[in-house]
Amino acid sequence: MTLRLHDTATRSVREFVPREAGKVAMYLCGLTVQSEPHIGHLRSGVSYDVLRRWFERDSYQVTFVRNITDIDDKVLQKSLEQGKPFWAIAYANEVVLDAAYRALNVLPPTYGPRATGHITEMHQLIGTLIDNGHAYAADDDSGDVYFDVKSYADYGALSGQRVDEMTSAADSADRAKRDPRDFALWKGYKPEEPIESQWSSPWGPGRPGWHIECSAMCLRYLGPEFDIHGGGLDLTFPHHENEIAQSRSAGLPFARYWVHNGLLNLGESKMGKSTGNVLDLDYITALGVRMVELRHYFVTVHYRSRIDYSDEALRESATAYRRVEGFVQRAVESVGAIPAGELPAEFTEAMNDDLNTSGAIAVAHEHVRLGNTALAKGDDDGVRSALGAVRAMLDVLGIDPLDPAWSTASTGGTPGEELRSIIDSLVALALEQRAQARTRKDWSAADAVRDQLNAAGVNVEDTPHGPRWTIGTRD
RNA sequence: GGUGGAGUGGCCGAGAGGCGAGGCAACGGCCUGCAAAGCCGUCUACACGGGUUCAAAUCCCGUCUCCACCUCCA
Repeated sequence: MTLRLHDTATRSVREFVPREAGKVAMYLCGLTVQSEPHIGHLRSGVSYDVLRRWFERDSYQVTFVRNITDIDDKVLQKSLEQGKPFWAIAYANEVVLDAAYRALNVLPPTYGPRATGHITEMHQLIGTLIDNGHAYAADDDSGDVYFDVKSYADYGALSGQRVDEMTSAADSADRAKRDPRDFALWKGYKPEEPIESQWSSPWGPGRPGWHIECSAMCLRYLGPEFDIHGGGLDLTFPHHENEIAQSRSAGLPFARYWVHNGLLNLGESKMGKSTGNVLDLDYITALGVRMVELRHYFVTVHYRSRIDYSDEALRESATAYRRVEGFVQRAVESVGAIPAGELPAEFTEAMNDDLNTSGAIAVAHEHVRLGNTALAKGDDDGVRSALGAVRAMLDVLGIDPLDPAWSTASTGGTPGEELRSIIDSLVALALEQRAQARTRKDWSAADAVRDQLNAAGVNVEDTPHGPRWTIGTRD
């Protein structure tokens, strides 16, 4: 496979060459769990899940680390507001996040470390940085330790920022900084902060600054150098810039490729915790859109493009997915659940072109059309090969309708097997009545049965092999 | 002020010098008792103004509008 990936560091799409043949080590900046996840966060999770699945499809051994930052200013603020320890806030949000990832069929990471479990590793890193002159302890009594931005010549290279042109940081309250752009590696404990949010350190009690936790966890789980570091576009600066600065300054080669996903906008601006314009999974469910359809919506757009979210676009995307799903269901009814087969070359080409999932889905649609034609002609071999190809393609994207991940109630899937067989016998009764009415050409009686089933949410359609029913929308 | 990106048919959304991506919606046809589903067909688009070229949605110059980042953010 010759995957070509966009690398933010070079601002170009370039061939992916793993550090070690057959293996991929990737790190994704997960969330700072200050609040529950919104669909923008989840879009990011899905994007990297597709990348990971693509590697795995190509037999790479993937080590995928997705961290949780469970302490930061906002978590502490909520801790004070709610009178709960920071870990209560962080963990509650993490539980919701995990459930959301599962609902969207995002595979669990190899490791999902939390920042506060790596204080020792952070101390070691900070110690190294102080020793080699890239960091300094504040000379007031704050207990802060700062990274010296000027000591790292390539600062700004990732994000294209020129240090001199940057607007000065607003947090100039940190008087002890030698330069306003220096950032905190360690924040000394302040009396107004929750008592439990402090760890002892060589520089006094305190807590980690943002950024340092990711460098520490990358090193711990992936080593000094690894293949891919990912995250949302909005993390490019300062978060990833700072990670590079502190890691390289500590003598670590760090990430070889930087992958950033586009953001999800709602209205005129990005969905964000701070602006409050957020939509969560409950909102999507209330719209009547299933999780697999949401995931399909995410995946139809290239991962680096912005998604301007709208209910209407989501619904249209869901309709498109149902067409694909309808083929898979009808194909299974006629030839059985053929497992995922070979991927069409055009699909592979699209995916290798910086994960062009839009192009890849277009290929899937073409095979669905071929499969539908085969179905109409009773060409079972044609149906089998189309089904195998379609399932293989959908599986890479994580939206195979037959994936057991979608069959649980929490993902908004169809009812479980047991319930389904009960409904089936009930519907069969009604369908028998309809068949009799049709035999005596009593069309109004036949249509009444169909209408009543439809009102109950069961859609009936006639096929050459007799009627079939699906649970669908009430017209 | 600095940095990166975007503007594609009624809608969503790929593509990135020459063959009409794909989907949704709409309309016509086939099929059907009628539907539904499916299949076939129709709808020839690239913000605006210049330029380069045999050929521009794609390259160059200019203009307009929008988004993100430079401060917490996936």
